[in-house]
Amino acid sequence: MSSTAADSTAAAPTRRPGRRRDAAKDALIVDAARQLMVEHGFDAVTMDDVAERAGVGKATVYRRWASKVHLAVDAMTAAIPTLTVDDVPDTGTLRGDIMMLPGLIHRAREDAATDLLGPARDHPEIADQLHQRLARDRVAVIRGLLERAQVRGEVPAGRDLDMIAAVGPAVIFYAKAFSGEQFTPELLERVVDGVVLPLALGQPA
Amino acid sequence: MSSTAADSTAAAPTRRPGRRRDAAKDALIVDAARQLMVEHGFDAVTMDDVAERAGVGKATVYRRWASKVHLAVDAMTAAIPTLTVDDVPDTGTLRGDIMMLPGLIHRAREDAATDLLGPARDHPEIADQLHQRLARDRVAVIRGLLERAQVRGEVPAGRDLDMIAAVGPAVIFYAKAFSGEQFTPELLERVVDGVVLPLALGQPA
Amino acid sequence: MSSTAADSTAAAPTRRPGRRRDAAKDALIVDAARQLMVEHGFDAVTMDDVAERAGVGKATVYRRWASKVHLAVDAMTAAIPTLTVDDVPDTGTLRGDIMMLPGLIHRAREDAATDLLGPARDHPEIADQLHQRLARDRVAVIRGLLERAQVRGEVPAGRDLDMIAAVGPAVIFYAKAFSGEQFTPELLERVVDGVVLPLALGQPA
Amino acid sequence: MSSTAADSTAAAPTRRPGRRRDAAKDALIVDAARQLMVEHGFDAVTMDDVAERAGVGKATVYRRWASKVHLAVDAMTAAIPTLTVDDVPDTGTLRGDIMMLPGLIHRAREDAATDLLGPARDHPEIADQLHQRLARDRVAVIRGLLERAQVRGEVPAGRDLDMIAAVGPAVIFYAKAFSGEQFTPELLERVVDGVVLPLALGQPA
DNA sequence: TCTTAATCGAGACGGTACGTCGTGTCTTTCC
DNA sequence: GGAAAGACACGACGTACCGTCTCGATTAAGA
Repeated sequence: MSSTAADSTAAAPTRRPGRRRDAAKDALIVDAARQLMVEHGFDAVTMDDVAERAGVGKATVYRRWASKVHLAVDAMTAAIPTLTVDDVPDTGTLRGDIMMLPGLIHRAREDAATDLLGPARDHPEIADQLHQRLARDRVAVIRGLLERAQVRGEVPAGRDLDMIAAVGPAVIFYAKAFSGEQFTPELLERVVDGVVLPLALGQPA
Repeated sequence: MSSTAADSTAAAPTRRPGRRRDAAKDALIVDAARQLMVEHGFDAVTMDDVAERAGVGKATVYRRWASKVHLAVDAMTAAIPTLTVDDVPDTGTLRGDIMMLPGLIHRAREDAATDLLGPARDHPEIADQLHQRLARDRVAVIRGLLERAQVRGEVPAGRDLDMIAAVGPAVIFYAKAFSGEQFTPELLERVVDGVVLPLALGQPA
Repeated sequence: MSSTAADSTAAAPTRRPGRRRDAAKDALIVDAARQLMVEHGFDAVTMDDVAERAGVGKATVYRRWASKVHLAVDAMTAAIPTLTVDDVPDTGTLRGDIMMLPGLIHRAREDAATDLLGPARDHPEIADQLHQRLARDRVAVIRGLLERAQVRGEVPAGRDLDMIAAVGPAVIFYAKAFSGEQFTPELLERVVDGVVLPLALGQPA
Repeated sequence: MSSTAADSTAAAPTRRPGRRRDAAKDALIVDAARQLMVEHGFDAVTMDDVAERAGVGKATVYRRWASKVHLAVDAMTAAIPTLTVDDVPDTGTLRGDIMMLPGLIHRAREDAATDLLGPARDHPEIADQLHQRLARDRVAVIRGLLERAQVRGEVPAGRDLDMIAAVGPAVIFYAKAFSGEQFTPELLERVVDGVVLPLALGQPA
């Protein structure tokens, strides 16, 4: 669940003495952080806020996460069910498959995650976590759908599937981050029909 | 009434008395902020640092910018020469035109500007500034190039030029922000040849 | 009038050109400072406050007084009419004479002047002004009354008149400054009858 | 010891958890403040200076004292050993007893405390502390010596001991504050022999 | 009459202290 | 020894004030 929390599932043949770490607290803390950050943004949330909301001491938080950024990464991503191609029902067409995605993804969290881009810059290993969870997962699923469509014969061989899979999330993120546009079904349709499908299905240039 | 006496009642935009704000200080401060932030990142730079480097009192900074974020937005964007289509020499082909762009854009600043996405969230009017300067300018130029190519006959009528113009910056930004990829000529070629040109020049889906 | 304002009476046979200083502004500024400081205390009043209340630019203030403390000294003391023995009607008895004093002195300003003791410490020449105006004047008057009483035969020769004259003001100031007692006719009577008159009139120890 | 620091001696049968305030820090801070203020004066000392000298964070200072003035009051008075009559050896005569006092009192601090009279004005509860510690203690001791002398038969019954006890400190403070005189043995003698003893021992007026 | 120089109100300026607050660590008491 | 509570060192933030400087307008004196 957490990239930095001690792995409580590790086989510990010789358990050390002392009270065991309450695994339930992990969830409490992550939930508190997620709620607060989704609502107020990364900067406006303090570690004291998180600890208080979680009904937990600050030390307990820091015993599990090394910093606010570490926690935020987990908070923003942990609860996102790792979507895989198999989770997307086969509708028979690439377009149909792609249109299923928004319903499967909770987007509020991705917005909040934007706040992490800056702070995560000087923590490469954290940025990595963030990237993996937000972008790679998302792109990987679309890539899977493209492959499925290729098997089906919809998508010709020889296309740069990695690139095409990335275009959709990229444009939508860009529109949100820089142009302030909200995500809407119309935007999705415009991207899918104007960019993704032409690239995937259209004639070679 | 004298013919030479300045008519003080004339359209005088009623300048208030008092010492005028030294316009040169604006540049001094913005430059200091830009240099420091490009080098160390948003969080590592303090307002005292900026004031000291600019040779200016902190009050002077706060008289012109309401907060660190406000200043940073200007610092990261003000000095970016507003690129217009006319700045891009006409190479005769859309591909050639687009390939000119990286040389015309200074990218270090855009990286630093990423740090601002988070802090700017809770200041919509600031985010607006940021968006306008970073994204809209960039996209507008490409849109101009597309129109130029359309006039030239390269690009068929009826294409969603806005969308196509946005795809390039979007994919490149996404690659940098989420996948940690650096901008390289190869990435540019892959995007241009794999996405932008097919969409702009290719057959309708 | 002012200890630090430029001496306009200085013999200047060759006056330089230029606008003359508006003498009326001196009073305006001093009055503003006095009102504000009596009401709010030294620290709570800013030079901007004074300038604004006086309807004057800050530079005009600083052209006449070197600092806030300098101005405050004048403000607190300038308007105190320099009391002399001759202003005190001869009631025929030392006690009667002394009892006239409170009615002749405006005390609110002395309270406000207390605020100056601290700030004036590191400006000896200012402290000097303050001392002279507040204490010496006051004590000098009482000394005059003692001498008058000595002529009258009330006070025996050989008494330390300087010391006796100082005791009254000292005790009353001490009571106000350190014990927080307000000045009342009762306090005055207690000091006069319990301390000053015994020392002045009583038998030698 | 401290007017505003939490009273750690409060009977707390159920102490709350949490790190206790390090009582040693109180002394560290007060000592730092006292040294700096005695040396440089109230205005020239900053809270950062105090914190640094004390080896303490600024927040720790502000957790215990609400403002610079609050701290200064404690700093200037806390370390003054509360002198009582019992600390004054019985020399057999009132004069002898009184002459012991200067050696028992450290005066540098009282000078520095003068700086507080102004700033403390708009904080009545602070002024109260200051008054109590500086004046009342001092006067109380002298009053004790007077009573001791009364028992001894030196001082006749019916004298206003409160007033007589206050006269000495008052005159000496007045001389210092308003006339700029330094405290000297000569001044003391003049006050004792010219004012205090005549009032205490002399014939009724 | 024209030039020169000082004053004026307004307010920007450099410097600096204040008091607040956030992070991440450490300490105390209870379990 | 883990947990809640909260003190602690460090350091940035944004505000406020002091005393100086600059601006355009005004007002005298001298050429």
